[in-house]
Amino acid sequence: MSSSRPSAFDALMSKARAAAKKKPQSEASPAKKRKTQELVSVKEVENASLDDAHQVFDKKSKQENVVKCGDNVGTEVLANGCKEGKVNLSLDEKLAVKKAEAVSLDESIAQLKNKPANFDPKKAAFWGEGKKVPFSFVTRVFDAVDKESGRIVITEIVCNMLRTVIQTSPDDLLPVVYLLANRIAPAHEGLELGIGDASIIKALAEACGCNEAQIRKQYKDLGDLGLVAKASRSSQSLMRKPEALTVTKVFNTFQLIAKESGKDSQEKKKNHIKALLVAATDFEPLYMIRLLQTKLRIGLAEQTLLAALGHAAYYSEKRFKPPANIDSPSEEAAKIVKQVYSVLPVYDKIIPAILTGGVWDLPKACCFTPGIPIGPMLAKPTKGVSEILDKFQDMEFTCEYKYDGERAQIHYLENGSVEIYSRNAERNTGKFPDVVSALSRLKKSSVSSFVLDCELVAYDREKKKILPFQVLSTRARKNVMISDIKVEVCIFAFDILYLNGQTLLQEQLNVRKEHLYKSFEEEPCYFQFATAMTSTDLEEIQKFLEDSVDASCEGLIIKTLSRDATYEPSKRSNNWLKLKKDYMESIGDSLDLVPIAAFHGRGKRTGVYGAFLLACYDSSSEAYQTICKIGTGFTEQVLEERSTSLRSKVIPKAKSYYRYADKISPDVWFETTEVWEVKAADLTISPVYCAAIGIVDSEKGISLRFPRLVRVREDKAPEQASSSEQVAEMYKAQKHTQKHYEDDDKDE
DNA sequence: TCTGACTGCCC
DNA sequence: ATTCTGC
DNA sequence: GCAGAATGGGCAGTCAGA
Repeated sequence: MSSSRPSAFDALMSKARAAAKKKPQSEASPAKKRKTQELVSVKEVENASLDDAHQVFDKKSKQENVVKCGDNVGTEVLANGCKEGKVNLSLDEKLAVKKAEAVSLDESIAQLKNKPANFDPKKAAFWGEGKKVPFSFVTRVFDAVDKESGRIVITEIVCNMLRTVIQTSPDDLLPVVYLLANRIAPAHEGLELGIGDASIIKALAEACGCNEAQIRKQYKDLGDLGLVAKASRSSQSLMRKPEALTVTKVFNTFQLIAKESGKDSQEKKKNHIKALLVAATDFEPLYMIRLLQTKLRIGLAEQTLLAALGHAAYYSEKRFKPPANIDSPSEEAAKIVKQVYSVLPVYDKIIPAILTGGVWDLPKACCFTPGIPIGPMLAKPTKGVSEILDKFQDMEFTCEYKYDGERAQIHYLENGSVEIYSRNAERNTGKFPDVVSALSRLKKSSVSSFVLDCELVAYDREKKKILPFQVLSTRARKNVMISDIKVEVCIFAFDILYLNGQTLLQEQLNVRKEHLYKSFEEEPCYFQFATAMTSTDLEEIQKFLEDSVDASCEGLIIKTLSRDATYEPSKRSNNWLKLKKDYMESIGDSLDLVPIAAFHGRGKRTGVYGAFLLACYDSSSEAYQTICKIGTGFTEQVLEERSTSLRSKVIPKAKSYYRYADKISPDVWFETTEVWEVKAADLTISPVYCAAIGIVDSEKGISLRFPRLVRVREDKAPEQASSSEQVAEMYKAQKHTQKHYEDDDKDE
């Protein structure tokens, strides 16, 4: 190999050498090889849990089994098992049942990998027609999806799976879709599992008869609680299993878990999980746990599911014909389902509509409904005004202030009822009774119904000043009474999606804005239209950006006005761009900080550190003060390099001159060796970090909002990191903070 | 009755 | 929220 | 460029246990 090879090649080689070196030390492999690595670990787990009898069957006899028994036998046995709570089979017989089942399941999953055009949903069902869909079917599909990396193939597998359900057990389609979507109810219904890692670890520990420390250790090693569940289960693998889990059983149990509340509710939730775990086999524990964590991480999420649902609906349709002059009916169907979901994100309505009326009429059956939230339109980040002019060349566009508050979609119905939804479609009506009561006063009398898109911003009405987001977030959230409200808000309206019974979604923004302006009365401190300006002049826009920051805003949102300017629900489309100062290179708050500790990575970061604890340096006390954690901005290569480098700097416990709160307990502590440049949007007073403690606040330190890595400062030593004084100055220099201080001075 | 751990949801 | 990555 | 999956600070609400 000559030295004239491209440097990328050298990088690859050194990476390969590093990986090869690590293996014997049983270090985890690079994050990049996640899929492969996971396969290995799953396989190992599986092998470990195989009982001897299981292995008696070789592959050949498995296949014979399929051919001889066919689906019917397997299903009948399974069905019997379901009906009779007690199964009076000998151990051998039970193993045989298990075998037949597994074999047909394997065959079923193999069928799903056919191209949709060559797929026969009847051949893939290994359970009886009209019977409950086994949970194992779903988890095996998850496994099949996990092994694929291409979205197209994943969509095909899920599509075929859904067709199988539609063909065989259409009543189960809804719960199947809910599991695939990893949801338990529409977002606006506010149903929560109330289960996190801690509860799951407890349940796992009890279910496998070990202590929580052991589970936590495995979690660190495997990087996934689901894999821990899969591994742990083996300790009970010889115990008699209750009847096989079904999709509805699992889904209903999830809902039960969500509905438990009050005294001993944690205990009850835990028991539900344990009961499911005891009945789980094969891939079921793995994915059951991941579902409970709401982290499927198999490369399948909402958008892919919706596409697959569209495809499946198209292929399952014998009764209805697609519209003429359509290139690809399946892609068209996917588009329809996505569009419909963005406007009515309620599977409980969409699934029955697909089953009864097919996809082509779906937009008629499921359209925007006042009172039900639609996906808010999102904006894409841009790095500067020139990028905006570039993207919007020859387009009419307008610039608006980006307010630092809470996105709100306000529905006002004909009957006067009001609902307020968050950016994520959560119902927030009970949090903003003040907003609700103000609406009828703010709308003009000609207005009988509307859906308003706006930002609710904390507001000091005495001083007529916008307050920071951190103040807004202290508002009470549930069943708030107007008389108890301590933080007032001002509504900054910027769009209207529905007015007097008419949808405005398909109108261009300039039309919608006209409707907005003529439908509401501005009332300072209560309801204002977002400050806007239309210009194509770079310097004018730059100035407007400065103005927005001076006005305590985050920056600008730039929107097309008259062309490509319809409201695109849920889309981070190119029609809306956001421009924040900290996006721009060499602008915005940037600090040089020292990694002093780290946390083990999870998922695709298994084997490297997932996040680091950063500190600034206080020279007067010669102490390193924690300021934030950081976990984004790393390329895989940089994360690998930093992890390797810092792994050799691990110390048994924190240095005496590290200042940190006990609440933070990293997995490892480091010597101070490196300096990293970190960018942030804001500096905030923190309840847990210690930076500049005693300067701005006597007890609290300072932290960073939206921290991310910019680069490693090879040229700096830890003592040259940003100082506490610098941090404090940066905090004080912030617009809203500054004003706060001026006001304080006046008061005193 | 208070507190701390945990969770979900804002950004 | 921000950022990175495979397709 | 999409879609997905890593990860951030910090708040209120809930519940278990002191």
